[in-house]
Amino acid sequence: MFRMISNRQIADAFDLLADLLRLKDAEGYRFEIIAYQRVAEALRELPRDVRALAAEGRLQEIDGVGKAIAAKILELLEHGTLRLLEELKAEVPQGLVDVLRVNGVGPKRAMLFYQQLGITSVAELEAAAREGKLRTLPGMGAKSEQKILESIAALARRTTRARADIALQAAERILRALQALPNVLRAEIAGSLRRGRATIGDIDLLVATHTPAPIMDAFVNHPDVVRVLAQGETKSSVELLSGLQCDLRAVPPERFGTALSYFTGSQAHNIRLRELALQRGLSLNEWAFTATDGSGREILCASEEEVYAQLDLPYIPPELREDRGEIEAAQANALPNLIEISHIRA
DNA sequence: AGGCAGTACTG
DNA sequence: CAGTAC
DNA sequence: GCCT
Repeated sequence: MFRMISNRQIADAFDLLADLLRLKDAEGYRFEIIAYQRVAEALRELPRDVRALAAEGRLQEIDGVGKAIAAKILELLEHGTLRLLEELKAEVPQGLVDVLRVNGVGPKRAMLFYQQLGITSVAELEAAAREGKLRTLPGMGAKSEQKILESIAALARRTTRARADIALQAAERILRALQALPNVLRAEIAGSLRRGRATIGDIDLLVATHTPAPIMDAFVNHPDVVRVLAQGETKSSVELLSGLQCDLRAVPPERFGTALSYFTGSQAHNIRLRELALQRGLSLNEWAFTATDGSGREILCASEEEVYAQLDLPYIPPELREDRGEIEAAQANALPNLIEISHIRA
């Protein structure tokens, strides 16, 4: 019989597998990494016990689970471990997985730090940065070193995801300030916060404007901002008082619909929309639909309704955009009616 | 067998 | 440009 | 790695 092992534990194993592969050779295992991460996410959302599914021989019905991953799940259920995982752990120190969580440190740098300085933990990374050792490495300088120190501090400030209600308050404060600026035609919350998720990792904001520069300026200078992570013409990123990261993108108003759709996600939902677009001879990104026939012809959408209309779909509310059947439901014109506060009476 | 997204910011 | 993040 |  199978061991006591939860869906979550299996998901964690696949995430670990993905991270270790990333450290070993991110490019070489690019698609395997994505595959493992997809399955990890699917397992966390799975409403059923994987063991029951496995007992029925139906593992491959899980999204993203094929023959190889099904075998790995069975291996986990039977032995509690994965041979592949153990082998990788022997090659790559597990502590490096935490180092990957530091902003600005990806697999290349994590391995560089490990091989050149023997760093295998965030604590060691912090010590090395304080001692000015990182700047001696190729491609690193005093500034990168400082950034890493700040990222480690930020990591300590927010270990868990934020509750949506807390994040919403923080988001609305910024949003109001943006809306009050001249030349801001629209400003909206995007991301998981807009999708109504219970917890969120960061705040995504979107503005429509023809003059992004002064808006980005105002954004990074908002009183709630404690640190500017990045600032560009169309995209800036800050850390707020709450420790939350907040990203702002600026797009011209005639492209606001595609942008809002894109940045609202979820990623899985976006992938499905892109597929539908491709079937219609169009590629879809945050800026527009673009004809794939080489003409470069663009179809601009100022509203999300236009985006869905272009794909012959009824409008799908953000709360449903998780690729959990909403596309099919929309195609069948059978979207569930969401319950709104106004629908509830005492 | 071939696709799997593509763009923006930093140093 | 490489590396990173979304 | 999985999917079409």
